[in-house]
Amino acid sequence: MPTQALARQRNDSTFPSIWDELTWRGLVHVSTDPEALARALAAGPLTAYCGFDPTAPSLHLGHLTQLLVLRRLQLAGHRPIGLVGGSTGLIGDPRPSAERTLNSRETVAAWVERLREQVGRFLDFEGPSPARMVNNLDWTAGLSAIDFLRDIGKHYRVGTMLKKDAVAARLNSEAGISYTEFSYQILQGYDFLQLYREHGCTLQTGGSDQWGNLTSGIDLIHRVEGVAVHAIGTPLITNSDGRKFSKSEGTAVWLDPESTTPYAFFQFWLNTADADVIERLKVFTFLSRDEIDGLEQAVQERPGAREAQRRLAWEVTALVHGDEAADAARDASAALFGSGDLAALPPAMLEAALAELPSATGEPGTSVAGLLVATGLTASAGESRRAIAQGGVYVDNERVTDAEAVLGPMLHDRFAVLRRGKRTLAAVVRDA
RNA sequence: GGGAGGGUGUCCGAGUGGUUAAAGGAGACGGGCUGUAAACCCGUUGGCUCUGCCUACAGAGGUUCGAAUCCUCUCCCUCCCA
Repeated sequence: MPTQALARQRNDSTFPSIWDELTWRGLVHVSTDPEALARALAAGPLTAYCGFDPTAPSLHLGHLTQLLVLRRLQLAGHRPIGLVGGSTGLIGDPRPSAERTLNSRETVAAWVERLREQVGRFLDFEGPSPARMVNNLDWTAGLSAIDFLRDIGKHYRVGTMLKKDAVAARLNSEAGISYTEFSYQILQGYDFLQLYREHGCTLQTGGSDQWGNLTSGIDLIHRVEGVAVHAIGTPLITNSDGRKFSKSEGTAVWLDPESTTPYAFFQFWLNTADADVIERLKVFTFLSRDEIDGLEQAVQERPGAREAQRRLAWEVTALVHGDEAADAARDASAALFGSGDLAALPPAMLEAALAELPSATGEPGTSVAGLLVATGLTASAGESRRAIAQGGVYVDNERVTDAEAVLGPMLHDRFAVLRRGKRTLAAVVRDA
């Protein structure tokens, strides 16, 4: 539970306002009337919410941006509400590409619990502006179809709904769109209305791809309550090379340590491109403008040293997994990449480093190809064979050249370090 | 309800009876160069007990020496009409 990180976080006091800081950090891509919003933020504590739908058992990096926006608002004295989409998760936000497969109610309910716990870790539930967690199932579960159509549906114009990006894209594609997903924006709009009524919530944040859903609530509140509320859309984070940010080796980077180990998480950030690292520091860390400026200079003067990447990796890992996990990941990274001679590492350090990696059991004589599969470094025996043939497999930093190779003597008689490519590592541990 | 078109590997997309495990592209992975970057160059990319075998072109069945390609039924999608 990374409470150290929470306690340490603060906004940069050199900014005249939270609005200025959010802007500087590049977190505002679109918003409702910027002047009115800046004024509202400056006028006193307001309540802001962001929703997280249970589409998987864990949040991923895309969600982290949102969590940090809420946290920054909280640090500025505003009250954050984290919403988990117990009901919206049952419906599915339309993606531009294709219809979602519905998950069972039990699955969604289980994911809701996990997300609720994850979201809770990034906000402070005590202090002067305590956070709050809500589940939209609480106010939609009892809503009848008739009430829904009469009380909410009547405020929606189909013409407007059709113009929403994801909907329009789907209508123009072969996939089409179901009535279920088409209705999603109404549910999200109703959430905002509900939170406005219950908690006086007047600001919703979300990714810019959510803009249509954000304005859905704004319009509804305006119609029903006659009040102008606000929204901030954060930019879609992309890599300078056009590759998808938040994907490592083709799969999402998760906040759950069971899905993405702290070590893998640390490595992901450490490998950030020079061209992206400053932007990432602004969005994903609480470092001050001064500190980030300093790191920017370091990148220009000594890019090879990768100071900014190291700092970024530690900060974000500490934020998500705690200081100890960040230290362990950093030390493991240094130990395993630092020296070519693994046998020279003190056994305790080697053991600690290997504990961060995916592992399998083996002993001298165990097939290397089999171990690659067992550790998850390759997906099949055939892939192992190809990887070895291509010279992409190493045991204890020695390249393996024979597809039939077996494990030799182990480090300290207990360990072996398996490597795929330049930087994907796994541990082999002898069964005690 | 009626009619037309369509469902191919991670994704996009060619292929309308026989060198098709399936063109091409993207993505991903590996090698080289580097800084555990980026860019660039080269290679790989269904599985296995791997000079062979198995499984695959929505699902099931059929025709044929032989099918992703032809036929039947089922499921799903798109468009037009109602």
